[in-house]
Amino acid sequence: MATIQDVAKKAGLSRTTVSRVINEHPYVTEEKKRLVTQAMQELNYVPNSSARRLRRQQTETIAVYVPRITNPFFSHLVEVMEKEAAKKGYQLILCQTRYKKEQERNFLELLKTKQVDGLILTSIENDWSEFEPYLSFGPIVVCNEYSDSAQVPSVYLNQIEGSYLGTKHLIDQGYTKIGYCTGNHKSSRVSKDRKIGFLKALDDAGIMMKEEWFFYNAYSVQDGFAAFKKLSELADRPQAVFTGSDEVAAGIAKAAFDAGWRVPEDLAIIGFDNQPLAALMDLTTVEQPIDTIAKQAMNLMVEAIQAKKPLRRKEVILPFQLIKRSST
Amino acid sequence: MATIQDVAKKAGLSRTTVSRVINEHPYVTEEKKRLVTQAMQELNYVPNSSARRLRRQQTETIAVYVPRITNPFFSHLVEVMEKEAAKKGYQLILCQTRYKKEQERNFLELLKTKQVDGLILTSIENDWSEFEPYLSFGPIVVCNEYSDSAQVPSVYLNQIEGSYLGTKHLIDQGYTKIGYCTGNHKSSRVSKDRKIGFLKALDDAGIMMKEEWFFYNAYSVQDGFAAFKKLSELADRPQAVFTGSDEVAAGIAKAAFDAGWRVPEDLAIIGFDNQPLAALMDLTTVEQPIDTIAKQAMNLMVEAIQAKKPLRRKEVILPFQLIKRSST
DNA sequence: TCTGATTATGAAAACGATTTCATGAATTCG
DNA sequence: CGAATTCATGAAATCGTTTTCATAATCAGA
Repeated sequence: MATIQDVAKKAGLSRTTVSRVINEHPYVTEEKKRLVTQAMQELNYVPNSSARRLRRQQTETIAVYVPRITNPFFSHLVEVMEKEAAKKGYQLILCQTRYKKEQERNFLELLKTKQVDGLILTSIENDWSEFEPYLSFGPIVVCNEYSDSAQVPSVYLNQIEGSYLGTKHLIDQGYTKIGYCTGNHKSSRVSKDRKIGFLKALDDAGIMMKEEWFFYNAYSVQDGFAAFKKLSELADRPQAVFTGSDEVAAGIAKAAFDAGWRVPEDLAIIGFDNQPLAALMDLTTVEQPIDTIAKQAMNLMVEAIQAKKPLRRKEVILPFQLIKRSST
Repeated sequence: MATIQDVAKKAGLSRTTVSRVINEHPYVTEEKKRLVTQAMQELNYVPNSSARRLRRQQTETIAVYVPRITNPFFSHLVEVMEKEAAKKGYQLILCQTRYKKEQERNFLELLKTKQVDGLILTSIENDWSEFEPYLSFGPIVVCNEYSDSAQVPSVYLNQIEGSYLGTKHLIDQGYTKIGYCTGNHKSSRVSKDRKIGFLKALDDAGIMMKEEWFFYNAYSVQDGFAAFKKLSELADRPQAVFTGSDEVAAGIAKAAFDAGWRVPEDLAIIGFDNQPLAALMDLTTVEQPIDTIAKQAMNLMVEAIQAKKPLRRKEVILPFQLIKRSST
């Protein structure tokens, strides 16, 4: 492996000059520049990034936290982030927290040990106080999820509005008995706000909710199956159900179909996200502008890294959009 | 930021001893060990990984190539790989090639500049000769995709068998006019072998194929829609269609349903992968043991890194499984 | 022509760890 | 008891860059 020293020797110059050429610093004559370039080529030289990282004190790498990459919402988020990061010369390290507090904390070492320049969180399990001390090691940006106590840039949508929009739609369709089927992580502000928006829509319309119409811990298609089973066994059943993701909605729709129910006549269902899956299953859904929040979060991160000073909170208020299909 | 020097000073010892404690080397008395540990704690010290990388000449990071992380097949692969890597103390850098030759080549610099210890390829666009020269910089392991000229470990399934299995199933159901709808990348051995297996099954049964029953460049649900459109406009239409992924199969199924066709009576459809989507849409499909190949590939990679010598080719012959549902 | 800025280059320090080598103390062994 | 191991520690070299500092040469302006 050729080093900068080898190049210098071959070109008959000093390390310094070679370094200048590599980093495009001024004050190098065309003549020497040519010599260096040629030597680099002949030796097939390429700078060692560990050495560069050490000296420069930066890694050009960003860690992204997601619960699981197979969740389409998060893989979409990551796809856009990676694209955006690559454009700016940054790499992404993928951290799957699996909704586990400990996993989440473990990955924090990446920042502390200077393996990454910054952290983007798309989901939060731990209390913010766990993250706080790490801020001195590098910027943290929150995307999608949010926390009141987090004094960092957070790019997120007003989920109260989102769920209100979806629920209002159900109400407008004439349903008065509406179920609620979502993840509901205690630590998740998204969860909380979705519920607030849901209840607000009900309240505004003067509609009652029953405790047994809440179905929690639903993330996947499988969970949707299970939710339907519980729902179908109730004596007093909801006519419609609001869900936290298209996966869950799809699971419910499928289970309902298999049970011989008609959608939406026997049960109306609304999803969330507008994944390809929603189109496939003809699900009405609340669309989130994933591309936009992912891009903005990544841009804020790169900005924070390059400015070397933490940024402040930030709300991105983007419109949700209701995509009306045949499930409601 | 505290350095190892600071810890040494505080503990009244040398850097060497501190390093020994950190790396759990023998020949340190309990007494000093305690002193060091305490000093580290008090200073909130943690080793700088850039420095360590430089000295150790290894990064504990692995790059994984995928076309797009939103493709469920690949996100599943990556999920398992990340989990496995984390277990062994390695991180994953996500590289989305977007099926672009140039993107793929760009990411190769990661290996050359020592930003990662090794590369796992799950899809290959470029000719193997492009990768060959990089082997001197670190191990490369191929997973899922494969190439005859690649003299590296490749964990893959015999796709000829897989598509044969699926096609045979269609034939056994009595269909004699069978369409073929897949991605078909020129550079992809998977594509080629799938086609070989498909044709072999037809051949073994003495069944004819028509040129117009081939539909290529189909990867997504959307592509499935498009394929159905073309298919439905044919004068002589296939009775069944073999697809390269559950997404495509789902797209065709949905489009067929929307057009008022009955599945499988008017058109039988078989998917590939057995994603949750397949269960959802009641698609018969050929299951691939994704978890197993992902795990094996990652294990081979870690082995190669730690053994510091390249491994040889490797075929993993695992059984495909036919999951029979109502679409055939 | 002298002064001060600008241009061009290299020697050496710095980044923060790990590893090699040297050395002395303690222990084992014949 | 002397020799050979083993244990315990630290000084200094090393990994491969970038950056600072010093210096010489060239150029512009008075």
